[in-house]
Amino acid sequence: MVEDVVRTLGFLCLGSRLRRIGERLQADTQQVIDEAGLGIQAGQYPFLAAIDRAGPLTIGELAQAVGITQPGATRTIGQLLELGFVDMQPAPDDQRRRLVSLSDKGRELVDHSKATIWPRVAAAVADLCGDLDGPILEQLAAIEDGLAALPLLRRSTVTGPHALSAAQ
Amino acid sequence: MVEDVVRTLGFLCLGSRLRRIGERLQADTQQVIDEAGLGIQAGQYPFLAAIDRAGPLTIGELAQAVGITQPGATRTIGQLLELGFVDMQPAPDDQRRRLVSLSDKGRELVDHSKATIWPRVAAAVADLCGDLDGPILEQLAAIEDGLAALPLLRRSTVTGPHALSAAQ
DNA sequence: GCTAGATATATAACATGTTATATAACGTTC
DNA sequence: GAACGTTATATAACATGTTATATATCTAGC
Repeated sequence: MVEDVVRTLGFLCLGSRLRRIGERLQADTQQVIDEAGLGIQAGQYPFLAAIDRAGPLTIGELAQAVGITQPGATRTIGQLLELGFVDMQPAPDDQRRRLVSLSDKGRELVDHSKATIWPRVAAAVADLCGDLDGPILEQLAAIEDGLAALPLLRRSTVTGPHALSAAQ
Repeated sequence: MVEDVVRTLGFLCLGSRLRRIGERLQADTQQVIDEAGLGIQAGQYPFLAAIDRAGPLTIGELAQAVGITQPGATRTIGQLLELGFVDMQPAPDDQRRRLVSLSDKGRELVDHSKATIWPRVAAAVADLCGDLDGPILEQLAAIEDGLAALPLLRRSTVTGPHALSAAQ
């Protein structure tokens, strides 16, 4: 059996580890969605949820709401357009901006998801996290806030001389 | 200010959220590595660490050690070969398998990193996680083990009839 | 000994994040 | 009013994960 070094190395590999767990959770969530035959990607749901909650949003606002860069949001909204779940029109007061809203089909999908899949996924993940020794969601919020407040580069608690000179 | 729906939706978007935090942590780690001028990607370090700890490993073993699929490991090892940090030769007893080992240059990088960058990154991340209300590393281990033991699809604590029929 | 199934890796194609850059539109200043 | 800086989005290119498939090698069974 091969040692899981990402797990073993703990804080050193926390970034890789969080991504890994995130991908597995997204893959598992995708299975639940596929079983329901909804024809949507797990990563697309947060966009629909954002519009559902806030009404029509611009590409930039959607990028912020979901926490990715603007080109990433542009691509995913393009996919949702092709799938017919959203509509897009230029903002009346500023033609640079485009407003993305739910189409009838998207509205239907969101209403259905809120009634069925979303509670199912949320409950399954809550079950997975049920025995954890701490409030994982708050802890993740603290990590995100902590990174925003003070990036790693500015955190250094290593005592002694810093070997910042370049290797070889 | 736009609402962060991934944060707001909690367990429903945990997968996206973990990926997001993981990417940010990797990006921050990359900044620390770049400042040290080491010419390596944060995602490549676990491969070197695995070989450092266990000696020469096959592609398949490296994929397992780092927790990604075999084609992903093949690609990253290819990059480390080009950078000159690893060597590769066919296993003497089975020509299907290739054994990846640290080159002299790779050995030098790992020894240097263990003395400088790795403690620095680990300390910075430990600092970031210092005020958390629970042992995050153990919690992540519990999540990974929980997912492996029982995928989301088989977790369902929602009471009442399951709306598994396909939407529209 | 030969064949078929299994195993290990490489490659292709795809998905989804990123950074860099181009283009269009807006607003402020002169 | 024109020009320049800023803002918003689209597109290109890249990075890195995935699944699917191809190729090479090994082993067990007949």
